[in-house]
Amino acid sequence: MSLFLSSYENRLDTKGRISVPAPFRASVASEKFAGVVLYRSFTHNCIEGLSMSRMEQLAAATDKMGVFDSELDDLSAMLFADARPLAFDVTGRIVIPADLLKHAGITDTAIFVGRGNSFQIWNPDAFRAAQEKSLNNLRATRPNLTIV
Amino acid sequence: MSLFLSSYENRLDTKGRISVPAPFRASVASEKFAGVVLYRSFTHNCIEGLSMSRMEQLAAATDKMGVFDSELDDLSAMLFADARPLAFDVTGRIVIPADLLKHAGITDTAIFVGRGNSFQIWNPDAFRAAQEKSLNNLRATRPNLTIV
DNA sequence: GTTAAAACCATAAAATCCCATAAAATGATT
DNA sequence: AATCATTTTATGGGATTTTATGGTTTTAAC
Repeated sequence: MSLFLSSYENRLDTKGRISVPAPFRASVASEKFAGVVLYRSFTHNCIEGLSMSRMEQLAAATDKMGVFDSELDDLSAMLFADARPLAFDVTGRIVIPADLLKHAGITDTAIFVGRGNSFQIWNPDAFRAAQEKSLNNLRATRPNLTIV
Repeated sequence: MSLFLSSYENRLDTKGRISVPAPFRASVASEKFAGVVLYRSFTHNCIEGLSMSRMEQLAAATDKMGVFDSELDDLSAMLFADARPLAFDVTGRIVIPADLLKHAGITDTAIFVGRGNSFQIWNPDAFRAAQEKSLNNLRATRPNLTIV
């Protein structure tokens, strides 16, 4: 599975359909399940997205963590219960369930944001505000921002 | 992956295409993804460039921080959201997205600057000015500069 | 039989492919 | 060192394909 990179702003049509950006579709193209898995972010007002294979990785990882970790158990229980597998239609669109849209405050436009091995879906304005905020955070705590 | 070395000044054509210098293409020639990843520099008015494998290294590093960790490094989040994977066409050109060009103040000419494991793309004049400036800085702070 | 969902068809804009060419670099032969 | 032939590179433009988006018809569920 290749990485989810960059950000793409797309529109929802009258039936609630939205195109998953072609590059994101490409990064799950080799998988069995032609679609993505979405769930409500626990930490932000946005939707989290994964490939199905990554979901399976998560299941394997929680298995290994042991049944005695109750906190983790809660978390993974939430995750799996909340997760929605959504298949692409022929043109690469999905219909995002209403409760997810509500959680992210999305009405007519959404932005798909790459996060490496996963992605997020935001209300565009909310996303830009959050970006601005975390950039300011970083500038405050890490004056010389260098990655590589 | 071999190093990005030296600097090359190339022109953008009417469609916004620009040739990635052949030596830079050569240094990613052995990789799966035939192209580069660009993003806006956090610190300068220029574009940063990486190979895809370097990007994957970064994703692997953030993975280790734990998938349930909501405080997934802000910095890598910003990077993944901004990163543009750009494939070479048959002749080794890419189209640099408009917002990146704007950030770097590039219109018709750009200079690719080797930085070892990464590279940068600048407006040629801006680059020369920045070079001049950092050289003066060095002279001021380290009068007896000796190189290796 | 009504409603919701899924499959199908259509299209304009944008991105990509394909072919062509001049300049530059390289290598071979004097 | 100099000439010529060959390859590579940077650049240009037209043709084709992909993508995002909209609408219509068919299927399925209640």
